[in-house]
Amino acid sequence: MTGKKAAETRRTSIGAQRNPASQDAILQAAEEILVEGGLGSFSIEAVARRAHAGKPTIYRWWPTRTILLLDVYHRQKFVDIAPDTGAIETDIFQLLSDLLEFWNTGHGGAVFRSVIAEAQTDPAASKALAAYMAERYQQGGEIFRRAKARNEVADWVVPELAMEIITSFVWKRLLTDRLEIAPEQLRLVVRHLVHGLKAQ
Amino acid sequence: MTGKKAAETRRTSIGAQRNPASQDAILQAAEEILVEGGLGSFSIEAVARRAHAGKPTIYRWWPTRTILLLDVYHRQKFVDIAPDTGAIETDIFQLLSDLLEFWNTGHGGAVFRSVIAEAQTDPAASKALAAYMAERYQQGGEIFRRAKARNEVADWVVPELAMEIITSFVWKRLLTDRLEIAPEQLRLVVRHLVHGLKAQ
DNA sequence: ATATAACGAAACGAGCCGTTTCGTTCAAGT
DNA sequence: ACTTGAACGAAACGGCTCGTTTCGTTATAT
Repeated sequence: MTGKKAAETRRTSIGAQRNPASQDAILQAAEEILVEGGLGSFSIEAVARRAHAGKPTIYRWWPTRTILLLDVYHRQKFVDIAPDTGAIETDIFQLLSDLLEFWNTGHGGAVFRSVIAEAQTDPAASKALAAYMAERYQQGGEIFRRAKARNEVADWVVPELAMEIITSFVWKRLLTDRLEIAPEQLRLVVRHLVHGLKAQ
Repeated sequence: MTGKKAAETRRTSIGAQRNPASQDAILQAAEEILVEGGLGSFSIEAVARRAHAGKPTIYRWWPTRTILLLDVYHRQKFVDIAPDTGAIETDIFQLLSDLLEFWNTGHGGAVFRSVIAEAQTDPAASKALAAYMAERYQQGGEIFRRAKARNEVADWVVPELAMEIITSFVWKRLLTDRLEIAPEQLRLVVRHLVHGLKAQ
């Protein structure tokens, strides 16, 4: 009868300090809810239930739903934003391919979609997303800085802007649920981006 | 005293038929709420209050919040997706410029952002958005079909895919709240897209 | 040894959800 | 001319989630 309770080993306070076990359980439950049910199912209440945590515990450390969402997001492993294959076209192919795979196979896609959606409603999420993207463009621009040093790309190319352009396409695919792109198809996309649309 | 009521001219039934005045008031209130408060403030309850309409009236004609949102969206005036200036580069500049202005100055931006955000949660919105985008790519692809006839763009360019690529950039700007792009800056973006990133 | 803070559970009032009931207005059918 | 029936706005419903408060318990920090 009471053995059930013992097996479930209820978490409790470990004194006047934060309990890492609760923290982990909450973040993991939050991620699972996002992956399984999307942002629509994501609420403090739902996370508390799933994590067997008290709502006050969550509100103490994550004052808003958005902050909890962003914490889940920042705990993810991210792909290498600036692969170095030696050629600009294969660099871009590698980057987009890695992004698509990360979003498609892991939990990254569902979480990132949710962050973008949240940013359409919550200014705090919008601000955090903007800061994160600026940093990523800066890092990823390295691809183009290297290529310019090799005289492989035109000198008027702005690394950060080029980065934004090439990632825009996969963003749109993420948001419209069309992440599954065959390698030949992706190569064609990269060809459009690298060689431009105009006849030579 | 009672003159106040008379001035507010309460709407009522016009018999066993839909009341266009109520329909208009509801759709207008819905749009205003989206523009002023975003998707977070958008609820049937809020729309009913603002439109001085009964909730059953709304639920009768728009069974879900998503359907009402999509109706607001479809009532918008849309920009010409396939301008014909005679050259591919100016066509694209015109198109992106029109889109940015439409989103930035009117109500279109707030409404479209909301549709995209809703699509991250509601499959019905996702489906509707996908269908709409496919249609727009088809229409807008005309830019590239014309340019190919002029031998202005490479023959391996896929009109619908090229359309998706060039609109992806402004999508991302819309979703990250950076719609204000100076003409020179936009011209630079178009240059990246049209001439590609690689040195000739 | 005492004060302090975190923990999970439970319950709170407030507000929104989608539905139902009500009295009304008026077109459509007889 | 009369009846039927549908649409209208208002109000109230039960059910749910929200963010907060209260409670008894646990264990660190002083």
